[in-house]
Amino acid sequence: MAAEKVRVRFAPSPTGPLHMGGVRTALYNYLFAKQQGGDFILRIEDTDQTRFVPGAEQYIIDSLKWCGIVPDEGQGFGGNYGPYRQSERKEMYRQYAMQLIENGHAYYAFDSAEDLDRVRQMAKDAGSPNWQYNHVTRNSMKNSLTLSSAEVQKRIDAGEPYVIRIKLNRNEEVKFEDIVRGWVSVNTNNMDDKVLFKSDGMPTYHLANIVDDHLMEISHVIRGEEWLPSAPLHVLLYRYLGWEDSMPQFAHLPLLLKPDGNGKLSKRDGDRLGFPVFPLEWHNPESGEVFSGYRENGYFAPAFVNMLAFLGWNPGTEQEIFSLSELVEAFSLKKVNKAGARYDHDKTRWFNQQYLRLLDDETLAELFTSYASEQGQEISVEKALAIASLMKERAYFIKDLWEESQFFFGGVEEYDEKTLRKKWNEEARTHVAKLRSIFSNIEDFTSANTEAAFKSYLSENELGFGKVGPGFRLALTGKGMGPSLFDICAILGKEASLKRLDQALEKLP
RNA sequence: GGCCCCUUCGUCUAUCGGUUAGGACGCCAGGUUUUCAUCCUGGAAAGAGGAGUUCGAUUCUCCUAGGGGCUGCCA
Repeated sequence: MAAEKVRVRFAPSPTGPLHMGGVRTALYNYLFAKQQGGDFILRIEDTDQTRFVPGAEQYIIDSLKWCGIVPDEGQGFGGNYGPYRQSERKEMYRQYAMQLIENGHAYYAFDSAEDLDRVRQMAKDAGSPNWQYNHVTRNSMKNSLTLSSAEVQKRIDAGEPYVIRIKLNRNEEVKFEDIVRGWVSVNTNNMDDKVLFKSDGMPTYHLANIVDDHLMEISHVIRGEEWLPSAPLHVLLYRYLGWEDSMPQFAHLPLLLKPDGNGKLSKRDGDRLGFPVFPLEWHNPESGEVFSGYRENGYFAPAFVNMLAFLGWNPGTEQEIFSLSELVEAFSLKKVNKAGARYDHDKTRWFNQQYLRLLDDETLAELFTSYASEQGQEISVEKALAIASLMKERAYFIKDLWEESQFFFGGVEEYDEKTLRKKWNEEARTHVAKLRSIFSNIEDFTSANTEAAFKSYLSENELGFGKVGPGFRLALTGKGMGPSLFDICAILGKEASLKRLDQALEKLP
């Protein structure tokens, strides 16, 4: 067991888009696998055929790829342990359920869904909210423990639907050691005889995940905390199937909590609070509803991944910016926190800003150019580079570069009302007019030259920058704030700059 | 309700019994800047409560409270 190869799996069910909590689970699996020189496997858990959502599986694959968390093996990625879709493994599960029946650890149950509803309701009416199919109640239900074997056989032969349930011993302490939580212990008296095999011929998650993890030689099960309560059941299944010696190690991850109020982050929270909860935009094929995605909102995948990595884990140093390969190196399941982590959108934005700054000007200019192009604006490489480097420090997203630099394109259409009211007057008009004529004489219209001319105008007239700057900016860009006026002049060029000053002198009061 | 898990600044977190309890986001103030942003400096801000163990508990144990998860022929 010590020398066995690390093999971990991410096993989502394709019932909708993968949300960021799922992505983080995948990420931790990936980081652990890569660090240990192991394999990361994608398995699709589609044993509930009633909840199948078209497109969800592809969405999961696309999301992982976008994040750079690419499986070594699994659905869509090949491998020697396939198929990797549980629905395609359907025939493999029955024999294990039968094995459990034969060795006395499972039994047939013929109670219909309606029967169970009725019993649960009766229990509830009697003041007990939690009826369980367990070691005491099973004695009054229709199953192979209460029915004669002839009767059981008769029902099966007649094609009567049945499920197979695990048979738990009473008052047995089930313990296992979780990598993040330490020893966890549950008594079987508090567990129920879970269905392992459904009447539609499909296994439930519980059976399928044990069989597949065993057959796929999974070494570590890293999953969300919502699975903690059923982990003891899984331990028992390994035991009853005779696989306890090669049972994977468990690591149950803390949940991602919503930023406000209580509870875990859910798909509705994002659009309610103004941030995406999904990596990629998702169009619900049935309702037509659209859920926003990080990618479409302009987040860099590495920033998104970096942020997720820190929700529930940290390296113990003060470094916060980590590339995926640095995360692989630094990651440790032992340093994963136990308590749920509340999502903080401001921090996510900050991560994105950090990644934007890490980009060199050329790359930034390229991204800016293609963004502008999508908006219908073609920009020369030279101009894109100038604008990108000028605006870089004030941007969180590529789209900020575009939105904050609108005044570079297509002239000034309107003037900021507040600045106009406060800063534009007869005096400002005079200064702009004079500067216009001074600027018209500058041969080489560089930032340094316009600045020198502007400053000497100020000193000659004993003026402060504040007297002239705001009005000049308003005339040049229509705005009350922004980057260096002279850099703007240089990017606009002499002709366009003068034209704007003329326009302002003409249009403004 | 039952069971399981959890509990350090508003948020993410560091601390492997002895620290002025550190960092980051956010917030506030000051400085730089024509302005805004950036940047720099500073500030406010935390061990849920109660017992116990110990020379000494944020750290170990227990109780209480609070939070979360699970409680389906869903995963």
